[in-house]
Amino acid sequence: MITLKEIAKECGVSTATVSNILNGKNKVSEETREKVMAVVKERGYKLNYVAQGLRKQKTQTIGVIAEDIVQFTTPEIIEGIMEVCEERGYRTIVQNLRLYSRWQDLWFDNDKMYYSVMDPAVQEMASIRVDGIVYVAGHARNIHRFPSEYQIPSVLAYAYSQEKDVPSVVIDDEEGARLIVEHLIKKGHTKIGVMAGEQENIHTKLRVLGYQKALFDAGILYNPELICYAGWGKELSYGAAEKLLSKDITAIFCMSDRNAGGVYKYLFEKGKQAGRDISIVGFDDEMISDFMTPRLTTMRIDRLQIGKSAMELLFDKMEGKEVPDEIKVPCRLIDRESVLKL
Amino acid sequence: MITLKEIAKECGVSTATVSNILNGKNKVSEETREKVMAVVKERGYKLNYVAQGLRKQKTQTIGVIAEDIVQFTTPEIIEGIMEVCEERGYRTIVQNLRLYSRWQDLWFDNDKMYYSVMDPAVQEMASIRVDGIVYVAGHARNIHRFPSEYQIPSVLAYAYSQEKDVPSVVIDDEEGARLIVEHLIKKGHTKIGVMAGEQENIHTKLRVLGYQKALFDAGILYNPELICYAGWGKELSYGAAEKLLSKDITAIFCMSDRNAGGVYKYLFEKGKQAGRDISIVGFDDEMISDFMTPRLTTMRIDRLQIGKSAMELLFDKMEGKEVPDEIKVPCRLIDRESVLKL
DNA sequence: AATTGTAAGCGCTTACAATT
DNA sequence: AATTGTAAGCGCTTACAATT
Repeated sequence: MITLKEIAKECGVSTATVSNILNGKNKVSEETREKVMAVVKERGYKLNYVAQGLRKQKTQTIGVIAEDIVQFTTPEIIEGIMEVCEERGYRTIVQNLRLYSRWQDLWFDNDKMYYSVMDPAVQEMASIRVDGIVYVAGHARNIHRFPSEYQIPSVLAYAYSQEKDVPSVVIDDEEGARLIVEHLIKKGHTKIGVMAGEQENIHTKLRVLGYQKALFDAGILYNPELICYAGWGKELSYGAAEKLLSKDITAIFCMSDRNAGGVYKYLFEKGKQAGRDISIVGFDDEMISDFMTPRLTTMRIDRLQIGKSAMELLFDKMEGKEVPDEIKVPCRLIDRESVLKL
Repeated sequence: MITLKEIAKECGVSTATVSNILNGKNKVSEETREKVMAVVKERGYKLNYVAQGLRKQKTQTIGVIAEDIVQFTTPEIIEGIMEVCEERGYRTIVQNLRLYSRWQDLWFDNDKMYYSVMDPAVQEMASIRVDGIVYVAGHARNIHRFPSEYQIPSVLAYAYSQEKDVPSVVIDDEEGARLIVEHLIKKGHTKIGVMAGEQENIHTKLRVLGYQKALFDAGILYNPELICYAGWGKELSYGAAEKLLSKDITAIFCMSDRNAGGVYKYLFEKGKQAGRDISIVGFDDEMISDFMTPRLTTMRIDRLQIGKSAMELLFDKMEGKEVPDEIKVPCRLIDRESVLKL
């Protein structure tokens, strides 16, 4: 591998001169510049930015720590981060904690497990002196001990921060839920069941709130009996569908598309259809929602935007600007065919 | 950020000694080791592996170049790569070319576009002296000019190599197609239409081959009229469904789950059902296949395994072992409810 | 004044010398 | 022989000096 020193030698100039040229300093004659650039090009030379970062004590690199890149929201969030980084000429280095692959959900309540992979990851980011860190959660949770001891500017993407000084970008769960329930109400529904996620989950709580608000605004009584907690997956909602459907409702607000998938499965087996016999809405706008029959009306989570906003927030923080503690990315209604007008 | 030098100073020993301890060299007294390790721990010191790599001229790092991490196969392939890297104590650095985000499909036939982002990526990998590169394609294609001039051991994941010396890991498209069509035949189907992908695509060609083989093995005449090329997405197959269905067939082999989704949509609108009025199978085992009603029978692409195999292949290559030019990861039939027994 | 070179140093490792 | 330290160098940048 060719080095700057060799380029310098081949051109008969000093390394300082080559370095100045490569870094666009203007104290070099046009003649020398051309000569050097010709050789650089010919030899396909590229600065070793690792060595450069070491020397400059400035890496122009953002560290991305992802809980698990296999989570459906994560790749697009990272893509958003990378897009903004690229615009600004920053490099990106990603650590994949592989939390779910390692331990499924077990690490949620097990700080020892969690920090056994989390701490080394942050330490490594610190040791290579990234300029900032964005932490990408698999789904929204409270992150209560984000290591700030290294004084690296950090932000959270898709997680709620408990740490002063670590701002976060989340989605507007409450407003999203309110909007989609309002949509149902506008279509004439007043008896609306909820297929909810895990009861203790933040998304769940916030979306219940949004649901309640929409009911209140429409003057509809809130009946706690109509809420059914069924985790986030398909199977539990499939199992819970019969009971929920047996209540006196005309629509179900599912807190995830996967939950809606469980309900669809139950309906299918009974020869029934969303959008005809009952109305169903989801949340997430995962690809599955567009492939269900009929296509599922749902709330879009703008994952790319979460990534972009998080990265912009981080840049602001790195530049010492005043930044908000939390940014809420709005959700958007994707109106398809699973809701019946009464 | 604390450095090795500072640790040395604080312990009253030389940097060489600290370095030896941290690298597990045995020429250090137990006493000194304990003293130093205590300080290391207390101060939360971590070796800067970037500096280490620079000095050692050995980075213990694998470069991953992904065409686009948003492609549905990519995150799991990367996860597989990272899993085996972690086992072996290697670090990983990922470049996301964002080819699809930038240009949709336009870059396929535009080498200039392609290499304008590809070349710098490889160069950067080379300049930081990664020990090996795995290139992760968004979907299988021929990669005809993988820059080998840098002499970094490289492998391709999910792409066919045209380059001697750059082996690749692909899926066994032909056998996968043969198996699923055989499955259809075993269920009594003899008149089987094909909703195929892009005509010039390698997957498509190989899967047509597998289809033909299965027919031949069963003594069924191959009728080219029964093949309908409809790209990979949902919309085109939706549009093509009517025509294909109008032919005298009892089953459709769709070359992607998304293609199957298009057919499902058409059937749904006509009040028909897969697995009852006609049999449908897909390919890919994307999450959508499990959410269709009825759930789609399909071929699973083992994406994690592609990543793992690619990485193991690369390690073998790095160790100078003889390696095969190509590894085919088998596909696995996921038998669900979209096929009717005749 | 404009252009170029010298030499030190970023955080490490390692051959070799020095010390016990 | 076992343990420790010295000093050079990986590929760069940059303050400053030297040259034109």
